[in-house]
Amino acid sequence: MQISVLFQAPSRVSNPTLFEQKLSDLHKCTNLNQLKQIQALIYRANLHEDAFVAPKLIASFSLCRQIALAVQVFDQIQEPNVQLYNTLIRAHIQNSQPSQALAAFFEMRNRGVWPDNFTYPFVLKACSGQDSLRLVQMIHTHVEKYGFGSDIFVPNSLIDSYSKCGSMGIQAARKLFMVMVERDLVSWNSMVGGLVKAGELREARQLFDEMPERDTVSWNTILGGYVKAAEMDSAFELFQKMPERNVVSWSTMVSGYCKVGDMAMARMLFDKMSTKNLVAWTIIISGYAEKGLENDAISLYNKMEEAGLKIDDAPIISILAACAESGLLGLGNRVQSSMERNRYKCSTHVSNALVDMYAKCGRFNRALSVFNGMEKRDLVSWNAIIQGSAMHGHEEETLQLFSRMKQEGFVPDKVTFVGVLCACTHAGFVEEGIHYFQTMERDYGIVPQIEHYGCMIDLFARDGCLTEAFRLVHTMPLEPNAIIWGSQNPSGASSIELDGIQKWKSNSIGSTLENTAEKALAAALPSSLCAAMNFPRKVKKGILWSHSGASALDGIRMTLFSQQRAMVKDSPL
DNA sequence: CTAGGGTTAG
Repeated sequence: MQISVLFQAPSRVSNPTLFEQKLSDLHKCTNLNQLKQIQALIYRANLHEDAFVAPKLIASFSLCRQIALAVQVFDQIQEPNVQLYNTLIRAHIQNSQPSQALAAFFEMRNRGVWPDNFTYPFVLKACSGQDSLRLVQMIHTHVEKYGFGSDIFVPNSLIDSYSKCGSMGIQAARKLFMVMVERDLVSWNSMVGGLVKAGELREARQLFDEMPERDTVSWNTILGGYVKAAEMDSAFELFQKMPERNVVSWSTMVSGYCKVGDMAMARMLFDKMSTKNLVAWTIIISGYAEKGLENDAISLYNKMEEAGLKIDDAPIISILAACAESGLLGLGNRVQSSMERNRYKCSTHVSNALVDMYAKCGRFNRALSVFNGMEKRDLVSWNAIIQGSAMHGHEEETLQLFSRMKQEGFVPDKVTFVGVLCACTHAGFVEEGIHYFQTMERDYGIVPQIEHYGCMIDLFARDGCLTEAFRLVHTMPLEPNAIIWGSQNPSGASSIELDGIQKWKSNSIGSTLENTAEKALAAALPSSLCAAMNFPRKVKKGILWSHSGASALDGIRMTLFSQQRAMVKDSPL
């Protein structure tokens, strides 16, 4: 940026030609203050509707994560053209607002502005979430109708987007790939990537072998397939055969060994990496954290800081998530204190991760204070604190938080209801539980999932209403899982399991599972406290727990985490 | 004369 010239000689600003020259790098400006100053000059020079200046201004606001300002610039323009809409759509995607991006696309169509071949790759990127297959199909139809399929970027994007739409999508992607007249490296890579994502590893490998040429992306994609399937021997073989390896190749291998629990191998490869980026560090640290190896994780975290890499949200969030999963309060504290030391500004996402981490590590009060200190909260924040509160046995508080959340205009989702139902189950609020369970579908259109049924069944079972519990098990439109059968009542504690297992055997509901009884009992945590709550995995695995009050929670966790093994309490057998 | 696009690892 050579904007300084502009400020030193403000008189020249009136010269639009020079001004444009100075603005040629505007879209790369990432300094918000500077950007705002330039914006003022642009408006003064009346250039804000200039076809070359406006998109740059939008792009730079988008880069500075100021989507609202980007939209503001856009709204000032009387008759936006295709290019400007493309820029706006891309801005929404960059700021992770895919639905806004789609909205901009539809608005554009309504205002009679025709999309071009640049529009589709952007819009396709915005197609994710529910019903995405239909969206992608719709866009595919557009593309065919208006003949943009001749630009290789468009079908390539379609293949990628279709690949993200599940089993039906991969069918469509295959079909498109087959009929494409011209295929480039990216088409092949996207198709292989799609097959890998769909779990069609053999087919992916076959396609990989058929490729006319391969680049590092191709190799990394198929390597990722083996890693995903935990086939580390094949992955290693491939890794050795690769003509060129980059950070991604190494990181993929490291994450694979972390996944299968071979930390020695993971560490060896990590140490051999010549250039380690943030992703690489995050993978190995999270790997140690997920294994519960807190000291290794912390010492690597320190080394990462010493390496002087500039940290951002994504690694913090994934490390905190690993802490939450394994109950590593020490590492969680370490991450937070380093953020404080570096005056790192916590985004909503990072704060959410902190709330979740503290709650799952048994520090509900700290979770609450992070939550209360947040500038902006989203649905995830509320869900995290509601779950945390329910998990710690603060039933009344959970329900209060729930109504506060609604008062503040948030619409609960299925996760929220898991938390709310759990609180009811734990407190023995049968009437309230039934009420919320009904509300969920009737008022919010949320179809109950296995976790919700789990809460209700547990609610009935704990209240001694075994008939009611069983009725629900048999009438619910879902297959009962081990956790459902593990629901307990406080008095007999074992009646439902034993009965359930007998039923299970006689009905062969669980015929796909071996050692049904053991599995059911091994997972026999009250669903209210575990299944739905994303309890740390270690707790999930082995603990048998009767009707313990929440006060027992910390004690049990401490035992669990210190001994690194499951604790058996009040086992029904 | 000037902008803007796709694939892989967290």
